[in-house]
Amino acid sequence: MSKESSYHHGNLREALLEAGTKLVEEKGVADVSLRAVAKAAGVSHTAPYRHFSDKNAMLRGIAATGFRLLAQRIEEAVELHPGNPELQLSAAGVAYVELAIEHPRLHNLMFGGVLQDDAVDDSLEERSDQAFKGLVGIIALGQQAGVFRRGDTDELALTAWSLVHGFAMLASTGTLDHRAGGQEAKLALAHRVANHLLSGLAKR
Amino acid sequence: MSKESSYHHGNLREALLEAGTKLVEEKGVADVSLRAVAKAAGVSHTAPYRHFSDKNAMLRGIAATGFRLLAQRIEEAVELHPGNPELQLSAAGVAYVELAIEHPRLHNLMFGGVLQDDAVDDSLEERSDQAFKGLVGIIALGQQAGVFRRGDTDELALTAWSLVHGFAMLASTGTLDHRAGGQEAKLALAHRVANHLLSGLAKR
DNA sequence: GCGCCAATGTTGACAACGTCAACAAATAAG
DNA sequence: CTTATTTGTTGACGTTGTCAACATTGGCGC
Repeated sequence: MSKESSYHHGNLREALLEAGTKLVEEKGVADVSLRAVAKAAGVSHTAPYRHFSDKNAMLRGIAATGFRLLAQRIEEAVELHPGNPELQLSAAGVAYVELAIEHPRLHNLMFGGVLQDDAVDDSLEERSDQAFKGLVGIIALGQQAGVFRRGDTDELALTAWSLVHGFAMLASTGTLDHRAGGQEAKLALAHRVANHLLSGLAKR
Repeated sequence: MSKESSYHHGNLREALLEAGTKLVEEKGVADVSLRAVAKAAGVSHTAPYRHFSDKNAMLRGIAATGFRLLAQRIEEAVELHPGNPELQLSAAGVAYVELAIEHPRLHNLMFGGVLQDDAVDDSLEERSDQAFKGLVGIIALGQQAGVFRRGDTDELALTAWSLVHGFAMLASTGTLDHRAGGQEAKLALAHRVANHLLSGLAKR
């Protein structure tokens, strides 16, 4: 915890993740090199290898911070509406979209398919699975309370997950830009789209 | 059109796109180099520069073949059910998912955010927009026919688009694998998910 | 048929990249 | 204090995308 520069950094792993996250958010995954991250953290170009087995491992580390942030946001959104599954579902979805809009390049790293899982470290899948479990919980609660229709809970959850994931994807890649420019416009759109799912497309 | 090898290839552009598509589908975008594609096409490592300004331009070319394929599949699916917007919508969505499952790495190239548009060549956005227009058409028809609920047509289309896009994403990245293994299982799941959208999550 | 020009392909070079091996410094253990 | 382990550095290697200079070819006007 000494402030003066020394041979040993003391907390390089975190520093690398921080610098890496910043670079990714600035320039996109494709334009970030291991060496650049090392330089940004003030160390030489092979120092990262003492903390990550690979460039991919480092990117996974960066993505993991994003997943943590996502899980946290969703949890907060859910806790805002205790006992109201409909609002919980909506708020969780919006939180998800919000993160994708605020950090599009990080979101791209998380879900763009650049990461290859090394089988050893499947923490990413775990996290994603954990988020899904939370979603299933909301749906199950809603079914019990009688506000969501009956049926395979997992399938309903997957439906909502797909919708949100797809919308976030479109929002973060800019495909929606000439239909809803600003951030608020996109979020409002997200709300309306979520309602369409709740009420269904077909005429009742 | 001469068969014997000559200094001039004659149709190198297509040959590069073909070889490139094959390599991408085999190894994924991240593991395909310009040079490898050139070698696979039987030319030297800078020959591609006579046909593509950039590696990215070449990848865009490969992605474009994917978009053509997608548009074609969707068109076919729609034509299978004339005058029946509900089936059209479902079939188009399934066709979309099908392509993503059959060619996951190509799908990743198309939608994974690796491509950076050079502003000059916005053919990709055009194609994506064209597909969306088709979707809007289906919805509009369904609304006229009274099988889809009234409301902003674009928004309803965007809802369906998001759902399908998200599902395809999850399917092609293997996130669904331990929930629905085989290809048929995924397609069946896609059908059911699509029905959930049509009838909505909320209890009527 | 001839000569030239633009189009197309090749060779060689360069800097940047991911990664590895060998070495150096600093911390921790005894 | 000595020493072993952790952590960081230096230098090197093969690969990559890209550029400049050169070679070959087909098609054009004559």
